[in-house]
Amino acid sequence: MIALKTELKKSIYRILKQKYPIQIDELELSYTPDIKMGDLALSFPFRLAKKLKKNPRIIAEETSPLLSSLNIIKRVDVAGGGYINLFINRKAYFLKRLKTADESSLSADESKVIVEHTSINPNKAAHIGHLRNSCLGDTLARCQKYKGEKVEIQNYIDDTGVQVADVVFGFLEVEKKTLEEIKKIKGKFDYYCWDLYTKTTQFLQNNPEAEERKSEILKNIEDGKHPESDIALYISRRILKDHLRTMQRLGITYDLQVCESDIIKLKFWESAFNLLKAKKAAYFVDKGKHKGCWVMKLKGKTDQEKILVRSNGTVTYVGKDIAYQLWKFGLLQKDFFFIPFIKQNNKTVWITSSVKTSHTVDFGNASSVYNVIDIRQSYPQKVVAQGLKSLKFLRQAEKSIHFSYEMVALSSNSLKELGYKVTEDEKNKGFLEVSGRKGLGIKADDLIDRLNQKAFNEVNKRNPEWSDKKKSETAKNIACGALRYFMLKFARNSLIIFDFEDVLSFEGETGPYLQYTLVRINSIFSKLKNTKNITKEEIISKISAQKLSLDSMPDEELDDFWELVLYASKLDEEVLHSIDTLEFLHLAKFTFNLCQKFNAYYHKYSIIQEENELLRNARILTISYIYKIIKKALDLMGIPQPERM
RNA sequence: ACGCCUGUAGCUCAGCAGGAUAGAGCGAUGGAUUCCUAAUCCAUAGGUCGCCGGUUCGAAUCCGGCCAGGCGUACCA
Repeated sequence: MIALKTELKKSIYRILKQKYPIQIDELELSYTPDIKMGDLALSFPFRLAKKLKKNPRIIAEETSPLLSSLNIIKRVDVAGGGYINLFINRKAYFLKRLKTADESSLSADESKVIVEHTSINPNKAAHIGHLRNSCLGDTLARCQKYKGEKVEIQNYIDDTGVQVADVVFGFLEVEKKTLEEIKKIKGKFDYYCWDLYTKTTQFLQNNPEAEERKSEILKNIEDGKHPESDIALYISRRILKDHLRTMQRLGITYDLQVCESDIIKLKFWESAFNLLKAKKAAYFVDKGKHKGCWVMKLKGKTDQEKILVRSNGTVTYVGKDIAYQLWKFGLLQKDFFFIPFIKQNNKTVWITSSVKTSHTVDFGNASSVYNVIDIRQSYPQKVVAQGLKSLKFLRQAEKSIHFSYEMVALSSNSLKELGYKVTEDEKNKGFLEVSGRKGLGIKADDLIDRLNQKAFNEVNKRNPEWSDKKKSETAKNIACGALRYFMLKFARNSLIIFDFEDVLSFEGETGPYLQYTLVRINSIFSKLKNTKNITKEEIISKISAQKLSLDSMPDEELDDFWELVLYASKLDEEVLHSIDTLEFLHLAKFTFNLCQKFNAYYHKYSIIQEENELLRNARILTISYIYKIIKKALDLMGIPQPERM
């Protein structure tokens, strides 16, 4: 629809500009509230009314006859106080859409887009909050690829941070384990560390004197040569693999893992620091509360100083992030080395290295960077962009996009189910934020397991004759679809109050509803194959678009058919809108609405039973078009598509 | 204190690049299965769009003020 709209706008502008004082961007082409009123609506008469001091309705009546010559427009109506409604030539448009359904009408704007998402501290298992991040990031990446962008997905590993140090401390000082003993731990290591992390946090609260030892560990880890850094490396790598495994259960994969330890070892910060010092963007403080620190001033704020280098000489997260951000844009004049880390879907996932390797791969050098990070980090993310701005990398600062989203909190029901004892204060709030430190949260793998189990039961109810393998594969697809749709259906500014009942629902506005719609279409095609012995592809090519006849359709069906097709043709527009606003609920809700419209159509119009061949063929072409669009939309959201369920 | 965000149906949320009659899911009530998978569909009930003012031909949408809630303003990330 995007292509048609731009084409129409140009033509309308060409017609109008000779007689009326109007700009092309004043020509808004929107949709009518009801398809009976027309397909596309023009509201420019309202704008012209002011300039010409004339009644908008009169302007509409005057201009509408001029538009009757428009290509693919069948009829032009004046409606309401001054709208001009356009009726598209249904057959011509549908034939065009059938032919081009596999192509996207969008085009790339960037040389490369980097999407950084997931970025979980490698010291514990992933939880539902992290899932929101990864689902949003992965969907953004998929949509950008569909748009035509070259996309690189990075996962940032803070393997030298405080959180890892906590767990190293826990192993060494609470559990008194050696590296060899840690390596012998069997089972899910991320789960083991989840519990250890909570235990350690408590220990440190009860033994504040131990903080000194923890700081020592942190320094040893940062230093990178001490044996304790080997422990940190082992822990963070092993947990990273657990995280990647969890995400792969949802079809989420990566191109590159970027390690903070390598940023330190390769002295990225020094390079960034030199740049900042040279441009006087960072300066040394010799008195006051920030004495001994290197700081950056925040523009627009009074006296706001953000510390980049602490008085003890260590670099803050923000400092390292500025260096990382510069590298993402290819502005650092330094590069990582890379080694293969694991394989995902037969594709190599790379990891950074500080040691020279023979691999020649090309990462970074993006023209646009999305950092998917929760909303609480808005401030440091602003500082990062400000850092680029201070260095006069204005375009890159503009293209440093913080894709922020609200948190996932736990409903009081969920808390009860987890057996968490709420305090009075927490009770009044009604919900509670997930906290890795407190060990409060729903682990991603536990949730996926639970979804799998529930989906398995449902599949088993409907298809008891299937093999267990088939049942469980289908169940996994349904579970994944349910979870991914759930994570996308909320606006990113909306705090998700997580409740098991909501996420475990497979009816109504859910992923399985969308999957089920596709399954029904599949079923029609397989029935057609059984009765007529022709495959989906054969059917479609046999009833080639040229043979399409809408003449046999009664008026009511023609309207229903058209409403469905017109709505489906908005996919590209919805994808673009989702990317522009970073709100993927637009895509989600569009797909859901399309499925609703299809399900209503499905109920009303039979295909296999229909004896009028022309009518049947028209319906087959209709559903095959809808099928393609729904499939594409689900792909963009990472929702799997089982053949049957 | 300052900054950002939120307030729409009983509940969970869309709509907020101003546009025609404010929508969906869940829940409630009633109905549809000899017929392509009922994980579905149809119908009914349910609204001072937090409050007050302004801009406009037109405001849930933009602006100002107020009320209520969340988050942020660390030598944490």
